[in-house]
Amino acid sequence: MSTPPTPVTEERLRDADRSQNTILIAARDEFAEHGLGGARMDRIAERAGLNKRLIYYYFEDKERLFQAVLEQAYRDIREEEQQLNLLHLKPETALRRLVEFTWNYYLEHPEFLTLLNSANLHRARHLEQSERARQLNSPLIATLGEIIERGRADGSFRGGVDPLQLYVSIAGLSYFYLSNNHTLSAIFGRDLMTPKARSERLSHMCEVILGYVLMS
Amino acid sequence: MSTPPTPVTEERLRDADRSQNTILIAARDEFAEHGLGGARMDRIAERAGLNKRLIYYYFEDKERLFQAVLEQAYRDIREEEQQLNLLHLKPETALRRLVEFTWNYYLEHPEFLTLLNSANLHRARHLEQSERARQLNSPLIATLGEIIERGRADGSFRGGVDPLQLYVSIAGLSYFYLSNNHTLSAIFGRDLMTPKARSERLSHMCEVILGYVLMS
Amino acid sequence: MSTPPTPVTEERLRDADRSQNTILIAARDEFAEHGLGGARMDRIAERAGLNKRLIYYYFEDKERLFQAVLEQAYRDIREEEQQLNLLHLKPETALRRLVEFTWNYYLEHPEFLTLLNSANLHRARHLEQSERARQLNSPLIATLGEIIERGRADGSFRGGVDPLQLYVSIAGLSYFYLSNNHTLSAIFGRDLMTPKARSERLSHMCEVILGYVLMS
Amino acid sequence: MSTPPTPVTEERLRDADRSQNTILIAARDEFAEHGLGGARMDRIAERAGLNKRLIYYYFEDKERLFQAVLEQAYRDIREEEQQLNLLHLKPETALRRLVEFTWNYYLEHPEFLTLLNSANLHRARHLEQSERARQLNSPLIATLGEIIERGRADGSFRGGVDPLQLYVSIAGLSYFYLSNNHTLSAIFGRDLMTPKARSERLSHMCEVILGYVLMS
DNA sequence: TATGAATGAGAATTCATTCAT
DNA sequence: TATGAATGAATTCTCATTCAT
Repeated sequence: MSTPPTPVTEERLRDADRSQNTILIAARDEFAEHGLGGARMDRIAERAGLNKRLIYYYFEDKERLFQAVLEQAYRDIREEEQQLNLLHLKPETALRRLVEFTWNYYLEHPEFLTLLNSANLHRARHLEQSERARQLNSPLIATLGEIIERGRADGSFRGGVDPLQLYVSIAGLSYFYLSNNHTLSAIFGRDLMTPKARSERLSHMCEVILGYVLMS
Repeated sequence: MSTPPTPVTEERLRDADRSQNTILIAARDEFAEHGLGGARMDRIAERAGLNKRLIYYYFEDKERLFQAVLEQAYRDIREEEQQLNLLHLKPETALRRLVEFTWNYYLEHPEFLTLLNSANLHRARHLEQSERARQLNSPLIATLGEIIERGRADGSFRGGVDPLQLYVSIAGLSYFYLSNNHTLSAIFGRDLMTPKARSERLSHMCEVILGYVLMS
Repeated sequence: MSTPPTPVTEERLRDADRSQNTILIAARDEFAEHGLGGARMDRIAERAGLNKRLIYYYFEDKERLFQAVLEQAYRDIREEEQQLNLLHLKPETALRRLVEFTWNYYLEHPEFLTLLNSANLHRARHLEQSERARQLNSPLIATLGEIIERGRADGSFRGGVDPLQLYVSIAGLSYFYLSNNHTLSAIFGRDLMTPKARSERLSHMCEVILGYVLMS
Repeated sequence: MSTPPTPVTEERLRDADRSQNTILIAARDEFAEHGLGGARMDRIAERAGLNKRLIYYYFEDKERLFQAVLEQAYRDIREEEQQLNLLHLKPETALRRLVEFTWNYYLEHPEFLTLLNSANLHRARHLEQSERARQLNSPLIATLGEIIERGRADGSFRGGVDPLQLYVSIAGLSYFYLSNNHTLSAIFGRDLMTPKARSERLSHMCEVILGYVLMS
């Protein structure tokens, strides 16, 4: 049964979806590598192996393409955050795992950092125009609030810790090191991306965050 | 008294220097606002109130102009760092002042952040090509080492604190908040730049840093 | 009879080919008139009645456009050389006809001379980069060899005549007169391009060449 | 005695002359290398080791500079031609020597060839504007006439030889080979400038010219 | 859905030339 | 005589975008 009645159309839709996705990935890489201003529609088409005209067909123009890429990047990280399951862990362990997750995600998704930089260079107008912006909010803030609360309750954490501030700090400690890796390396004359350097950074960040929240 | 013989030359030299400086400032603003890829030589000339050709006369091309701007930005921050005089302060106070200084400098020089982002987008090739790159190294690392050492000695600080890691963390806590201010604000639906928000951030950062280094 | 399914594509291909050809001709004229350095891409587009961008679309840049023009110029003269059919003629007649052909071709294709001059000014790098350079070799050298051989055999020609040297000499006699026509005219104060002067030159050249090869 | 009364001025004049000459040589090399359209005033100044403004001071503009260079080039070759002293030689020897001289001069002064090509590309307007154009006429035409006449008289040369045609032919045989050396070499896949190739060419040219004029 | 051809507005860079001293 | 600073008008080349099919 069920030979679908409009196979051609379905085929096409699948193709369409696939094409859109291919473009999105190609665009993400191009934007990440060159920034919004430096990205080239030609190169995106080439990377995607598709005709340039098709990009306009699906995404209207460069700006909206960037917006789509940005939203997708947020959707991707949120999806991984969902997997974290911090709530059943001991507060200290949960925090430590969050620091590790953030670090590893940035490390494995360097494009995320440059995309955010581009978005901020343009004052995040690509997000403001997105009605879905608020949906991109991290559920981690709430989770973090609960972790802090539990730590507070069991006497291990200090009081007065703002989840948003803590979230921003955790992100910032990884972000700056990785995003500014090139200038830092050039100026310090020292490769910050060796396995040893990376592991030292991770330890340091955990100590900073836990040193801050832990009592005594 | 005849017309003095040298002023002619001096005038000229001053003019050349002044022109170069004017261009440098105009370029810094343009690059900061639009990134390297988005910056326009035309606009830089216009901002500087000078002929576009003159930019090429002094700086060869866009790339080298960016390099010059970047080096100047580092020289500027290093100069302000020199004024800090942290060594005569109590270790804890010195650290707190460094956090404040970093925060304020980034706040007052938002162009510094975007310039660094641009430089990193291009993998800092503008610094690597600069023979002076190493000279742009912050003297704060050494200072920080001494502060940590003194804190350790007087029993107020914990041991095993790496000055470079600490420096990067202090910078990162401010940097991320300010550089990503737009995306963060859009996503949290909340203005992070109100006086209140800013003061809260500064307090939080001091607590994080001191919470980490202070004993007990 | 429905609209045939392929013409669309054919139309398109024809258009592309036609555009490329139109550009090539316009470029040839512009390069011939102003040299490589003096040619203007704008004027080429104007001459072709096509968008300037299209030139870059098809030919990459000015250098490669010049290379394409040069190759086409060689292809054109070679094609006419094919029509010559010298082999069935008496050796003396064949040589005379070759001198006439060379003279007339240069006369009717003055652009060929200036294109070659431009190519040589740039040390023929446009040919060296062309893999097809060797294919542009004149088949006349071989033909000339056979003519000389036949003349030798029937006792009318002297021995020891190198086909390549002879070819170069035949070309040189016409080339110099026509290519340097303007300076020669200015210096001798005499118009070298009147019908009478032209016919005298042609006679002279035939006499020189035949005086050289003919026995007795 | 006789310390000149205005030494400063004389000094200056000598300097002025020297500067003008330096510029002329630098310009000649630049024009020869890049053609009129491709030559750069900047590079000429650099080659001359003098300020660009000075070129304008002495030569008004690029066009007039080219004109000056061209006239100088003619003056140079005419001067060498003067040294030839062909009139006391046997007609055949005189002719042979003229072919050799032409060949060697072009060989040693490749810039002369490209300068002429540039001049002709621009339809010799730089000569027409020169009132001295006629003075650049080669005295060799007259000399050649006398040689031919003497050859005719002693029965060694054929009759009806036009000195101008012969002069042009002698020049053309060398000129084409040397000026088009690069394209010829590329197309024949063979280096035409080896000592052997050069000596063969010279022999060939002598044979052509003498084969033409000599009786029987 | 997909594509090759075509374009106008602009962008970096170049160039001959002039200014001011 | 000599020069460094400055400029306006090109000039090559680029780019996002649209046409036509």
